[in-house]
Amino acid sequence: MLKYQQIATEIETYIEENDLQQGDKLPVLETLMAQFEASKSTIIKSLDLLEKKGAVFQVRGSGIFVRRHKRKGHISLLSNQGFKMDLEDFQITSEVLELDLRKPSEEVAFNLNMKQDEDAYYVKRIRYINGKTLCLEESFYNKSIVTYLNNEIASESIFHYIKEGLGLKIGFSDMYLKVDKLKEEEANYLGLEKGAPKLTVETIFHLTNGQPFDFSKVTYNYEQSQFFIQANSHFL
Amino acid sequence: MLKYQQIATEIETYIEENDLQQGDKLPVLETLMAQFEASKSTIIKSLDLLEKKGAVFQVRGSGIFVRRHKRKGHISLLSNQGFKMDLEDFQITSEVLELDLRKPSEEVAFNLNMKQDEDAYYVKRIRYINGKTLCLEESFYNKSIVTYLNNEIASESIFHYIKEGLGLKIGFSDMYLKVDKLKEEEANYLGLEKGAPKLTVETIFHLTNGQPFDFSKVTYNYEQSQFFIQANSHFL
DNA sequence: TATTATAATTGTACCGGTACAATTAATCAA
DNA sequence: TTGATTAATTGTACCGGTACAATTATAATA
Repeated sequence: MLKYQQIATEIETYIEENDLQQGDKLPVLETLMAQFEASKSTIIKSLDLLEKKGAVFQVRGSGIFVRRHKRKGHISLLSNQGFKMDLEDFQITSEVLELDLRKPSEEVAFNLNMKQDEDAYYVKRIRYINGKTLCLEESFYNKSIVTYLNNEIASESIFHYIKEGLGLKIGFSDMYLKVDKLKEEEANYLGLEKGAPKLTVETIFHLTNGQPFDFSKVTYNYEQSQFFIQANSHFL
Repeated sequence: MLKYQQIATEIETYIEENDLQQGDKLPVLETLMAQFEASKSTIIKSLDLLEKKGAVFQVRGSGIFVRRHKRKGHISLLSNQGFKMDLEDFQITSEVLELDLRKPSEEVAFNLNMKQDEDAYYVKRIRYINGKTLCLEESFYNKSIVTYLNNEIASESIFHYIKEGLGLKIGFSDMYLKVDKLKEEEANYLGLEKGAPKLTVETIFHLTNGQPFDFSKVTYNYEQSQFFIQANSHFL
């Protein structure tokens, strides 16, 4: 692992182990440089990484402070895949409803930047959180990138397999959110009545080189759905 | 403006003016260094900024590429305040329903990190997008930070006033999303029927020094609400 | 006591440079 | 033509350093 990543991880661990709260001050740069035996720019890089992740914020002339929100039980929309929920990673279980290889529809082909005569894996799953139905998920994977999938993988973590098993590097994703009313079929899967609210999240995942490899539509059970997003200064 | 910010802006402008698309390659680092008469680290800093904003992605050993999504008409959840909508900034109009100074509830005091005997501005607005009701917004501002507000400011952009008028620097925000059914009062404001879906977004805005100054609850009209989020590699 | 000026602290912008890793292009062998 | 090897391209990690800007603490002043 790279030095600056390693340092970032250690700082993060330090924050958690000492249960630091929002606003608590971290050691000054000079100290961190000495402590981790790294140059100023390397420490800065670690801190920038932590700032992007929303773990700290830096105040010029003042110090480096812990950033930590107060509410529990929210799913982080950004720390996707793994459904990291505040501190604890929740145990999400998945029931695979369908898994096959098919030709993509025009919509899917468009989003995955592939031709309609190429193959795509299709996976339909229900995901549970603490035994309750969390969401209904339909995903399409470009087979020329994700070369193989099976039921066992799909019932565990597909992303873990893509990263570790296939050695692919995931780069960035575009997410589209829409609120609407549940259709009958969706309502049945989620155990809700037709017409109840739903949140639909369509996500296109790309490799580090920009290739889209996964297009997924997730329909959330509104009763279980509380989300969390952190935004940084450059947006405001 | 700082050099690296200036360069980032110019690169962004270049992308828009030449209508570059996702995957199009930018000039190599050496060229950018020469073109902007800056050192490598400064160019890197500009590119990092653009990467955070989701405008480009860098592929080691290959080049720097434009990142641009394909769908139009989505509100960016992160580029908050100003409601930047894809390329065009939409003209959002606001109708101020209430504006007064009041003691915060326990919930508000908690989120703004203030005492209940301190003062907070309360603003209730309906916001329209292209003449249609977009959302109902209730905001609380810590008066010791946002020292003054009036109807005129609230009907325009409060954030613009906070930045330009008061000279405050906005740092980061925490957002909490929840999907639910509209209550009668909310439904009336939004011109929808009671029980229809809604998206509620609670946001706590902080200054660069970490102080929370604005707590707002926004209820979106689900018919007008399509959102967009970009996530980067460090999350995945 | 409150206000203002000054100094100390602390992070940021910007520069320069070396070694390296990932990708792509070119070359050669089968 | 295919596949493997090598070389060229291109961005990244890490180091070092100087000048500066924002904040906070201290001292001086009213």
